[in-house]
This record gives sequence, structure tokens and C-alpha cells, in this order.
Amino acid sequence: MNLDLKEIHQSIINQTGHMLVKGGPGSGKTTIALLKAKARCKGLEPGQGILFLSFSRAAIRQILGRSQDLLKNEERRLIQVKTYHLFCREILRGHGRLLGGFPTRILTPKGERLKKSFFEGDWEAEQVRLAQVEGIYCFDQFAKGAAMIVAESEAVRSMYGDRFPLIIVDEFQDTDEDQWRLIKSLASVTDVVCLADPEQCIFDYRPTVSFQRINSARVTLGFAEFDLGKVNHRSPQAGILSFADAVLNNEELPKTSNVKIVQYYWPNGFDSVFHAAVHFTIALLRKKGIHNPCVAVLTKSNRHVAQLSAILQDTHVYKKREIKPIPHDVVWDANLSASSAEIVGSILEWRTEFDARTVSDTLACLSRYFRLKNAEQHSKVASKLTRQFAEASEAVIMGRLPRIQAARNMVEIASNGIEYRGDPVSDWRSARDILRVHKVINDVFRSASMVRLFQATDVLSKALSELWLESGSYIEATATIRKVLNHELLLALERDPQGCVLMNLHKCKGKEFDGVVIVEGKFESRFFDEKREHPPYNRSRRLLRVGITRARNLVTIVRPQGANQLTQR
DNA sequence: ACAGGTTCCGTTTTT
DNA sequence: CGGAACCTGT
Repeated sequence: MNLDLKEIHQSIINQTGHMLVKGGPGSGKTTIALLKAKARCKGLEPGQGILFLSFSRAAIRQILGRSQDLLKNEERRLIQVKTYHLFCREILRGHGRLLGGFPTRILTPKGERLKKSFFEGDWEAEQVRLAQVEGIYCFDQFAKGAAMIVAESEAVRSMYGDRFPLIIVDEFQDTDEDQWRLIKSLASVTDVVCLADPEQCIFDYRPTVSFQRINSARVTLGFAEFDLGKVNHRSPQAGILSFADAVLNNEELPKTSNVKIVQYYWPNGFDSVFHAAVHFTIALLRKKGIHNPCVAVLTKSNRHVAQLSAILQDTHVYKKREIKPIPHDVVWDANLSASSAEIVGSILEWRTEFDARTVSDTLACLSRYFRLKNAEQHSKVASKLTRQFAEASEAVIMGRLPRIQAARNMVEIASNGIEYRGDPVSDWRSARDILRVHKVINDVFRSASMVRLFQATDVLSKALSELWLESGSYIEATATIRKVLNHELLLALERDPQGCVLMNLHKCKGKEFDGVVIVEGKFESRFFDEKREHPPYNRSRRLLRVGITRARNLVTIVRPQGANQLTQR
């Protein structure tokens, strides 16, 4: 650390009032914020503390981890590290009555999904209505409600001012309007330290997140500004940051051995080149002396993440060498997969001879799956299938033949009789394979194949084994699977991913890995898409920079043959 | 209302 | 390439 930086650090710690600390990836914003908090701890009175706000639980984990190294136990107890959502929910719980004269109700994510899946129409408008008229707050409305309470109630505001004389706001460039309103109100009673990197603003596609936020905050708060500059503590000697900045600024790429670019031919080359890229990234990191490297595979879209995961689960041949499947984790919303697992469970409940009730249950599960899918992303196909499978379920229980082909095929399979052996793994597979009967539920089959990604397969097969031992059948399998997956899903959220992890580029923000593989598809997840963005594609460049700078040691970029250059002219 | 053919399109979050 | 939307014939 050079002297200049030490001086900057000292002046940040000495500075009072609102302030903005700018700094690129790995420049130590969190560290200096924690040191500032540490120093401020000394002047706290009993009952006072410091609030550190960030966006995600993953970010909270990182911050807490960092504070282990920097702060003493008694200091850590004075610093409350929370997500916006948690903090806002507390405000709503404690003072929600102020909004409408009656206590507010908080809708859990599960409750919200359920409500949404039965709601036809503009869900965003409905969320606002629910909050304003019924006092029911969905996840998205927490910050809006909390901001309103703090803005309008002098008493609440000063209470928080007394409790938290210092508030640190992480990732300030991506705060949305409601969160900003909350911070602005609190700023009248407390000191606010904003940590930001304008070039890491990657959520500005959302209408309420603005690239201009920092500028308007500058005017409103009138804060002192500090710039930590370009020192990078994450990968000190590597050229990774300068490569990332060259991509960001559309400048000539520096030569560095820490960034590799590989190309593939579409369609035949993709799977093996991608698979080999991940394999060799891991191998190279091992060769560099990292025994258990963690590697992130990043791409733009969630759909692509799922495809890449499927590829890594197969064996491929690259330059006459066999590349084995790579065990990995996937960071994504697993609700749909959980629902498809329930469908498989319901098929496990089928009897040897045709049983209308169990088959009808399966069709009802399918209907629920498509209702969930429709709620997650509205599509006519999904809502039609929701209705059709509900009808089919009804028909089967009444002894009639369902109208749609997919359901008829299932009834036929069930009529031919199905035999399970008591080996959960192979029985699961044969039940799952029944979902291949028709192409309209192909999606369900693929989704069910993803279940192994929650790393729940061991627990799941143990639970199924127990069922079989008790009764010689998989009766109650649906409920059991639901219970197991709910539990595992929660665990997965808390787990810090190890080894190889797949996620989209937005989710990697604030994280850190030994190596990173960034993948561009031929038709989807394109780096620079002229249909959505004009050259020089500044948004996409910011996103790529965030991805590239996640790596401590090595970056591999996988691109289709013929894609436009990373830097143009 | 469904099946099958054709055309168009291909990002992004937080509990 | 693979899906969803749209169109058309039964």
C-alpha cells in the first residue's frame, strides 16, 4: 500500500458528515468502510450502533467475513450488517401502523408466489394496490413502505438517528428510487457513507435504478468525496483489471497471460470447447498451486446457465481427449425445479395397476407447475397448459379420457402398469422418463433433470428409501419430496458455493473467484447485441468488466467464431 | 379447441 | 438451434 492511499484512508476515517467513497473492483471499499466503522465505534453511546446496508445475503456474508479479520468481537457486535430488505421489513413490522392506521402484513416469498400464480393481469400494479389498500406488503414493496414511514414520521426518523449515528451503504450506484428515498430521509438525522463504483452500475436497466443516482446524491447530500483509484488488492500482479478496463473503455486490449480467449464453431464445436475451457481453467489454476480452486462460469441469461449446466454433466471429446463431467453448483431460482420434482414424486406414487386418483394427482401437479411457470414469466402457452392439465386431471378422476395428447399418453403408460423396484435412483429415473411422453412437457423433464443440482439427491434418495422400506411403495412421495427440497433449498441459500459455480453475470457482483469463465452463446447471451444496444455497448461493457474482475488469477472467455471483436476500432 | 406448420426471437435482482 | 407466438385446417 503506498503512502497516498494510507493518507486517503486516514482522511476517510477522520472525515465527518456524509461522504462518498469511490473505487474500482478490489480497491478495498468494504475494508476502509469497516475501518471507518471500527474507529467510529469508540464514540458510540450505550444502545447505539452502526448500520451497514447491502443488497444481498451473499454480500452480507462477504462483509461479515471481512469484518472477522479487521474487527474485534465487541466491535463487530456494534455493527449491524443487513440487507435493505431485512432492514425495511423491520421498519414495516415496527411502525407499519403509521401508514394506514392498521398493522401491516408481510407477504412471504412463498405466499407472494401463490398469490401471483392465481392473479391475472398487471402484477406490479397489484402489488402497489395490495400495499396501499390492504396493507399487505410484497417483497418489492418493503423499501417503498419503509421510506414512506421514515420520511413522514419525525419520531421514527429521530429514533433511527439516535440508534445509528453512522450508516454505510454498499453498492450505492445500484440503489433504486425507494431505497434512495429511505437513505435520503435518514441522512437528515445521521451520517451516511456511500460506497460506489459508477462503472459497476449494472442494474440501471430497471426503471428505478439510475446511472445518475450518484450525481443527484452529490447535489442532495453534499458529501465529501474520496477516490481509492485503481489499486487492486484482489489480483495484484495480474493484468486482469487492466484488461477489464480496456474492454470497458473499448481500448486496445493489453497482453496478459491471465486472460485467455477461445473460439468455437457453431453448432458442433460448442459443447466440447466450452466443457474443455472450464476443465483447463480449473487445471491451470491447480498448476499454479491452488489446490481447490473455485471457478465461476458466467453468462448473460439464466436460460443459458441451465444449458451450460447440462453440458458440464456430460462427457465430451476435445482434441481426442475425453473430458469428464464437472461437478458444479448452479445459482438460480430453483422453485420450478422443485415443482417438477413433485411431479416426478407423484408419478412414483402410481400403482402397479391403473389407478385414476394417482394419475389425476400427477396431472394436477403438472397444472400447478405451469401455473408457477406462468407466474414467473407470463406466456400464453404456460397459462393454456395450466388450464388443460387441470381439465385433464378432472377428466381422469371422472373416468373420462383427457383431451390433450400429453395427458392421454400418460394415461396410456399408467394403464400398461408401472413397476418400481425399491431402488430410489433408478425408480426416480424411470418415473422422470415418463415425462418424455410428449414434447409440450419436455420442459418439465429438463427441469426435473436439474434437481441433482441442489446437491439434494443424497438426502432425497435416502428419504425415498425410507418410504419404500416402510410400505413397499412410494406412497406419500410427493409430500416427502416437497419437504426435503424446501429444506435443501434453504440450505443452498446459506451455503457459500465451492468449486465450480454457474450463474449469470448480474449475480456475480460483489463475489470473488480464483478463475472465471465467461461464455457467449451463438444466438443468446450475446455480448454485444445490436438489436438491444448501440455501439459502443457501454452497458454490456460494464457488465463484462464486472464479470472479468471477479477473477483473482485467470479469466477464460468463450466466444463463437465470427462474433464482433471485444474492442472495436 | 387442438395439432401441426411457419415465423420470429434470443438479458439482467433483491427474501 | 430451440422456444414461444401466431396461423390454419380439421
